[in-house]
Amino acid sequence: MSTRRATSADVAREAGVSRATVSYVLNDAPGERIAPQTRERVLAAAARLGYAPSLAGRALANGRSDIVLLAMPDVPSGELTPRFVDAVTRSLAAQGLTLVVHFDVPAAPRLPRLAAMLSVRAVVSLFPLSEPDASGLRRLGVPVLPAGTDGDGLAVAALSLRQGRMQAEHLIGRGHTGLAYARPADPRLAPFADPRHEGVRLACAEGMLAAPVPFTVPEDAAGAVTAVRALLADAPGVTAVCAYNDEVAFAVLHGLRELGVDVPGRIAVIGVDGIPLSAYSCPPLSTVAVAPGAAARHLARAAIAHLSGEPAAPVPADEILHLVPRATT
Amino acid sequence: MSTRRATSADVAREAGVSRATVSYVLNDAPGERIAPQTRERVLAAAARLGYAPSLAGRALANGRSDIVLLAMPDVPSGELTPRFVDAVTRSLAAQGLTLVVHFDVPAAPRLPRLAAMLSVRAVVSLFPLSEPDASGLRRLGVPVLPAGTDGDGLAVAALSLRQGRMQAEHLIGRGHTGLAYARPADPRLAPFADPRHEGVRLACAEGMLAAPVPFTVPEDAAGAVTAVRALLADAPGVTAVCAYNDEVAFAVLHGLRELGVDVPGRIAVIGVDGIPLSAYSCPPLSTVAVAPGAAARHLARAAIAHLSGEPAAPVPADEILHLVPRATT
DNA sequence: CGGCGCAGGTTACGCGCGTAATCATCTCCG
DNA sequence: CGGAGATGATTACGCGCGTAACCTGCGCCG
Repeated sequence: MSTRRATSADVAREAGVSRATVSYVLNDAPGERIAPQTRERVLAAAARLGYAPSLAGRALANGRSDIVLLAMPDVPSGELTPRFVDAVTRSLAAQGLTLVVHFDVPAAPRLPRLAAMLSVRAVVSLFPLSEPDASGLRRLGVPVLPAGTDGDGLAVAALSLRQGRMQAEHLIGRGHTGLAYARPADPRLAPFADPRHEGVRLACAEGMLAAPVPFTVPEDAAGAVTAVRALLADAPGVTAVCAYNDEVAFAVLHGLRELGVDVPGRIAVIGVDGIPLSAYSCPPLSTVAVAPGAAARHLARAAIAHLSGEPAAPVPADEILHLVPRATT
Repeated sequence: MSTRRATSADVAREAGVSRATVSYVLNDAPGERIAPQTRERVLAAAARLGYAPSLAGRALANGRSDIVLLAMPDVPSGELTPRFVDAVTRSLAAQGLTLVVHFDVPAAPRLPRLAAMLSVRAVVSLFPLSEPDASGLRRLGVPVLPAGTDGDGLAVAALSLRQGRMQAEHLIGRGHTGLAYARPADPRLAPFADPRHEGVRLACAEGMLAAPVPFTVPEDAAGAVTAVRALLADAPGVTAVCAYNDEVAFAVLHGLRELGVDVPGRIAVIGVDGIPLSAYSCPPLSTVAVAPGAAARHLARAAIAHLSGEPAAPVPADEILHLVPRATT
């Protein structure tokens, strides 16, 4: 039963036509010169044999595959990532593109090498690529799709700025005047944390407030308590904390609870992401929720537009980001 | 600057040898018949040109690629999934295999079709494939690697059973005699929930206890409260809850908190997964932690063993699962 | 001195596919 | 009635690579 996979030649034989005809029919050749009746015969034969074209052959013939590579940084990815990837896969699949995810881990082949191997159609990245990777891809002529630019930067940077801004504006609107910014401990997250932090800073500046007091939250419970204690001691004017994301917010809440600090009476807390669990912290966490589906759809649209040479659409931040006020503010 | 990517012919020309020689050198041909000096010339030329072999060409020539496809079910995946995928990617990359993740969403190409297109080396799946998918792959002669079998079943099933058992045994050891099982609301999770549930049931049976009382936890906060209230009313003998995973446990904790129920005094709770946030619930959650790195390494090892025809190693459950007792039990 | 084995290559072919160039009919009109 | 399209399918080629089969000197032994 080791039936070798069907090739277009098999289909041709089955349908009693030449291989070229099969190819024309299955690819919906632009100059449609195939008789409807023959067409049917070919399609029927293909279906009967369960024919699926070999990507390898196809890629070889026309120089590139239909694979789009999503470059993931070597960074602890949160709860949102799989939902996002899933949604991007869906959107691209609807356009006949296959998304392949590449985790940039030390042992894996470098990005340009993998791109060359797969004859990739494009590379999508949510963050600026390293210089060697970027120039490597440029030399290969592989388009690198920024995740939807919005004038002068990456979407992630712009969205992140906006996230921080939304956090701060919500707190300021509630009357808070002394803010702190809770940063994640992993240094690899800095590229993501910096723009959010910056967004908070900007909102403070516009509100004529002092800059947010930064502090780092370790990943372990004991460390979180220590960090929060230090913050309270060093910056008595702080009445609200913007956390890098919901997980950091949970850690901060844990620290406050251990120290017997009233939330939100003494200290308010707000996160970013809107993970499902954010509804279940105690008290339930206020947060800036990200709609991964909307973000993914936008990314896919941007990718396709870019491939067909159209200009990039601005990031629809209003569709992607939503303030979810709950009990911690 | 649109330098077409280098091919092996380019390398051959650059090194002043034939294309075949290049191929032999770069593939470390078994019957080593190349002069060391020529070898060096070829390697140098390849390096100078930044040559990366085309996967398409290679796949076409020897009938299969080095791609391993990881089939992900169309199921809401948790926090653990990306860490797991990341680890599998690492392990396989170390063996020269490239992991490609396929999210089984409705719009995406069906599994056998994608496998055919990529001339996939093998398919890895953590769950039983649908019958059409399975038979489709069989017809293609693509090996499907179960995630490490352990005698008579899938690793996931075995691990899940073990997880449920560990939860129940921990609670029974603490003196509990009336257990409940908190199931997730999404019906697609049933294949994962059932074996865990069964593990709890087995442990109860062995301890001469009544079967665990099942109840379903909706995803929204209000629904969670209602479900918990109903449980308390309907099954007064219950003093402990085994939750499908940490997220469900959070929801249960939320419900108990809203109802003013003492945890663990009146009701104990235990989760599964050991997500980072589990340390930050209130009270901090006892759970059966999964080590995604260990699981991934085992999976990769099993995959490689399977590809070279060796027998499957048993799942090292002790390395993968650890009881983390905290404050909810 | 002729032939033989062997190191060190090269030439030739096919993998499955897309597609340009070509060919065989058949129709229709001058 | 002959030839110019129009129509519908075919033949031929190359994409980049792996590899079986085949050459070519050259040292060595009978």
